[in-house]
Amino acid sequence: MEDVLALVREHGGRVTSSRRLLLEALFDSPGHRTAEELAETVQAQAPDIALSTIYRNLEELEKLGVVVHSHLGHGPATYHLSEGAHCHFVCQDCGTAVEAPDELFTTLADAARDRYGFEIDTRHFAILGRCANCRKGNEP
Amino acid sequence: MEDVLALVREHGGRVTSSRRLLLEALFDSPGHRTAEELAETVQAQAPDIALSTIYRNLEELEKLGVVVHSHLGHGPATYHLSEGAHCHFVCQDCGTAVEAPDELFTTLADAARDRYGFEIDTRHFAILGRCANCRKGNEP
DNA sequence: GTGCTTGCAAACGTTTTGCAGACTC
DNA sequence: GAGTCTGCAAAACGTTTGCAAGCAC
Repeated sequence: MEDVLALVREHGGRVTSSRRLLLEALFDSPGHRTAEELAETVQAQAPDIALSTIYRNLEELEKLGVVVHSHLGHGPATYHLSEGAHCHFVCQDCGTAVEAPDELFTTLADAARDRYGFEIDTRHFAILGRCANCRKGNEP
Repeated sequence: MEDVLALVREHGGRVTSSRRLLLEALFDSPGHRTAEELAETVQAQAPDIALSTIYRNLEELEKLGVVVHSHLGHGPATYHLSEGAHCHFVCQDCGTAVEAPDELFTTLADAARDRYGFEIDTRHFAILGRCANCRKGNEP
């Protein structure tokens, strides 16, 4: 957290209260949070911080490699610290996201690299499908 | 093409010129086309057809199973006939889409099903990454 | 004539941007 | 004081919707 602020300063950025509060929000609940959710958390302490500031700061933190965003299907992107990045299976029916360990993708990653020279990045976009529950015909 | 129009009629739909032209556009160039591109093609012959009509007709054709749409990263969704559905590798840097044969995903699909009961659908959302060219450091 | 379909315009949700003022260093 | 950062409002983007008129059947 302080390391990140130091990194910001190193890159010519200023340490402002909105940046500090945003980082707190990210460190405090390391799940998948949309920009709007993060804004709410931040605004609980400083109601004047605008959503556009959140977006601008998230963008900057992403440039510094501290934060990544993923697209879990339709709807808003979710942001989280880059340390805990992982791939997701997201159910098209109920929206539930399951975290998928990287080793599941080694065969696919190898095949894509060998046959197409393509290095897959399964973290940025989720893999969609249907979860066990919804496949049984349950209500989403 | 006439089969599809018959199918539309079977489901209580009417055969209109916008539907006919949209289907022509889809059959003529079977690539990945955004709603806007399809609208342009249609509007070349009938300039009054609105974009919203294209969206409504694509939705209806999707309900009938004739058309599917995929999300190839950021930007607009792309539509194509469902016959030729396949998964895509899309380069995050240059946007190039490579069609990936389904067999590449059998290992992953089996693992997801066995371990999570999750049935993956690799066609609706592309898998992102970096293509051979961009990995070499070439200009996107 | 019934009722599906259309064009238009306006709304939607998410994200980006332009600007003048406020802040960090 | 230089240069970054901010709030606000407005725009951008792809897509959806409400409505009255128009068309297929």
